[in-house]
Amino acid sequence: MFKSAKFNRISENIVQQIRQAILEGRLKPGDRLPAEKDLADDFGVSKASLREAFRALEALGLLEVRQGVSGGAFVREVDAQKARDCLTNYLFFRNPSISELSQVRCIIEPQLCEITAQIATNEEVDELEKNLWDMKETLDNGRFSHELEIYFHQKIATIAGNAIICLVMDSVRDMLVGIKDLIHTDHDFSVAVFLAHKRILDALRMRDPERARVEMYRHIKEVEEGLISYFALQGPESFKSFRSV
Amino acid sequence: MFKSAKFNRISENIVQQIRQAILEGRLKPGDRLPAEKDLADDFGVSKASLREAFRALEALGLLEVRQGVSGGAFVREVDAQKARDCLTNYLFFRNPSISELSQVRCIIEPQLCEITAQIATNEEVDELEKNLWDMKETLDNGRFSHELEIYFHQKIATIAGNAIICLVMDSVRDMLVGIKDLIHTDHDFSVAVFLAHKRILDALRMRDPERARVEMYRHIKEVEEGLISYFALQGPESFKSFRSV
DNA sequence: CAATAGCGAAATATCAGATGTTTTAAACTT
DNA sequence: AAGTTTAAAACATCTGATATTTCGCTATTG
Repeated sequence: MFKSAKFNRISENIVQQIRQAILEGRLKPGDRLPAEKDLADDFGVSKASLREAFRALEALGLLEVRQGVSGGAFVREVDAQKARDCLTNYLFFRNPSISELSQVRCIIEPQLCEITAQIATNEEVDELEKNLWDMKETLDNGRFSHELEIYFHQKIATIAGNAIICLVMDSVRDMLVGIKDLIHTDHDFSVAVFLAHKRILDALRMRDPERARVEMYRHIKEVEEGLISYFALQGPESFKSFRSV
Repeated sequence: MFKSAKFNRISENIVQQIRQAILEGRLKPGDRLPAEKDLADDFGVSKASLREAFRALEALGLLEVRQGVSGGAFVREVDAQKARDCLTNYLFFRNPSISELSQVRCIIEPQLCEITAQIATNEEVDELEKNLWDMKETLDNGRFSHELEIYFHQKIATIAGNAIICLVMDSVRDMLVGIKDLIHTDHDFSVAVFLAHKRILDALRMRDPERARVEMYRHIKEVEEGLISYFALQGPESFKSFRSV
């Protein structure tokens, strides 16, 4: 019956109006808003209040304000990075367990891998193969690169071609990396990862969706068990510092 | 080699510092920051700049500023709604097709349904059954309720128990609802949805994960095809107004 | 006595206007 | 022609005054 009376704050009111204009298509990405002074007059508010609204809209990724003679406030598309940051912020407070993160992977990545096996081009498979070789090289040097491991999974998700899923998986990986950075995984673990990737790649090259799905699932479960046992070894106190990553 | 020199803006600098303090655990949800005046002095900036930073942190869901004698700036946990809004903003600009949204569902919901079949309690299944009866009743009255349809899927996701997945599915559903609101689905379509839900529920009650998964997949595919054919009938011009939802 | 109206202090909200900084392009110099 | 200076547009920041909100305390009143 009544409309929300929450937004007594002027800047919030302005944020809502501009956001609404964008969502209704009256403002489009690239559009430039009137100059600070003029817009403040239009809204009937001071520059300070308008600028507070601008900062909020910038934080949301809807606006970009540039200084200089050709500057001003420009409408922006919210980019994936912004959405990902926001998701990561949220996940930080939820402080998800290894199991919860791993469950997300188990639900999504095997299906993704199945799709990838169906649609990947030869060039894309070659790229994955190169990644595998790179990993083997660092392994032979007694090292292990998280970046290479991440790239493998990221690439498979990218090939599957669903941007929404990619975004979610990126955020989940952000969290897992935060955990992995605290753990010393040993050489055996690294070799297991390499071999699992190898089996997944084999299935992809054979264009065997079912096997690709199963191998990916096994890989994720194996990593989960590995991480959990490492954590058990190193004791729960390492969990505390997890938050500080 | 160099650190990002992007943040010449004072408010952005403050945002980063406070955000960092939260992420490192030096500031916790519920903590109250010093009064505006004092904090501005600490940072060596004016109140105006500090307030701009506050507005950005509020937009991110990390801070809540209240007026009044017991007011001030309080650290907050980023809540699911905030993350969801952000995701929805992002999806708005990506303007995903029915196929892309449906693909997300196909990847996630069948797995979810499989898990639910394994762990649902009798009470939870009863709740789903009640939802089904409610839907039947509205159907018999010649109507159809999107809310009831959504509830069914939401409940299954909730039972599966992964908050991250729930959040993503909520956002995807937001988008799909925006599309459905523009479409007049006929009675046959509604009946098909009802029957599909019935089959899914049967599988859940039988605790048959495999069948639950398959039935959910079929249901999503059926709805996707329905929506696409409706869109084809009503012409692409309805797509334009989609953005204004 | 209990409900309530009023008051005052603390804290944020808003405003107005002065001053600083950045950016661009045109004018100017070599 | 190439580089340099300069002027103006637009945002960035600061300052200090004033308004509004909130809450505890007190006084009033039925």
